[in-house]
Amino acid sequence: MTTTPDAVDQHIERWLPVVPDLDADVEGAVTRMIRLTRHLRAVKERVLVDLDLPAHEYDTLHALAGRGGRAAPSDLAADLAMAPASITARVDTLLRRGFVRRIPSTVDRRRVDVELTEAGQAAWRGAMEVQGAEEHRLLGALTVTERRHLSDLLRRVLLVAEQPQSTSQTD
Amino acid sequence: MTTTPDAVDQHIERWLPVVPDLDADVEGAVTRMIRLTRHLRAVKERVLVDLDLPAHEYDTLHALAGRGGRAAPSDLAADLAMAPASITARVDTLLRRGFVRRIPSTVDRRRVDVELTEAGQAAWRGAMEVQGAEEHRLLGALTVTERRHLSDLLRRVLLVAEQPQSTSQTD
DNA sequence: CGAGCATAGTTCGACGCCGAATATTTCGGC
DNA sequence: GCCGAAATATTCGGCGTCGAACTATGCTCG
Repeated sequence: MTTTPDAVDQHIERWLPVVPDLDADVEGAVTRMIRLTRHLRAVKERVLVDLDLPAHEYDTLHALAGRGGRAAPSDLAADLAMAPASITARVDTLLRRGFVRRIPSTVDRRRVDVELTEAGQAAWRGAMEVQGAEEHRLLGALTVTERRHLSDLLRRVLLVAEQPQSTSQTD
Repeated sequence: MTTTPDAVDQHIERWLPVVPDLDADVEGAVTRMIRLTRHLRAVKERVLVDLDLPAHEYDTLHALAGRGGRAAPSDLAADLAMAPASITARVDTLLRRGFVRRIPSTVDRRRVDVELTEAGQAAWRGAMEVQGAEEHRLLGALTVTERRHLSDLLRRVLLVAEQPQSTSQTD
């Protein structure tokens, strides 16, 4: 075995005696995905500290930018896979920092659109640039063709997850 | 080939005009890992509802079982990637349900080991059996060799993440 | 010894999130 | 037109988590 073992290999080795019927590849792939997402999350938060921008605030700005800088709270809740009630607090804090503004809709007075301000867009773009650096550093372990291969394998797995087999609207 | 697009393909297509310099494979792999872990988490919670066992309680029992049914709170905190302060509350709730017991160490009176009870082990094993079903369902989209390939690719990526941060250029 | 530091677990205050309930507005059938 | 149902955002109460401070115990070394 020319490949050096990682922490997950030890993890599986430690669990095998407890759970004999354990597929090393399934458990390994799943556990590694979990750890990688956790690592990326942690690094992102650590980077954003320097910009004085909590991760959840950045995520909100990011979702807002993805909607063209203007969206309804319920849309943001859907994009962020969060309860609509949680959006109110997030928008409130962004409002205090001058990153967004609330714009009551004139056509449907139930709606109150959230709009990105200049300062908000600047803060988002600044954090955006350093955001993908860690992702590229990690994926730099693979060649271009390997990255494509990895992405393709994951797509096929995700397609199974997206099938309405098990009725999940938040995936 | 004729791979059907998934939600992440749409996601990338939607973001490309906003962020021109976007590597589809890097972003695709990362986003798919994030969505898959979120999906697995959601399914697990939905399954555990029937067993009247919140996910965080199951996680605690799981970590405890992985240590042979007995561990120190600080060990659990490390395994669960949580603050040691949070373990106290978790153990408290498990204590009320009779799933664990606290055993003050006699050799080092600062330590208070947490031990799995019979009921706790039963609850864990019961949830354990249905736990990996969804993982196997998703990974069933790939062949055995493809799963091994996926796991190997992820191992190489995770090895970079585990390395102590050394300023390396990312091609 | 014993003074100072390290370690283990807990307590406390604050924060973010969620589900349920609420207020306001819009839509649809009669 | 009018009243009930649906939709949208918000408020409220509770829960889980964290960082910091605290208590108790062990350890180091002069």
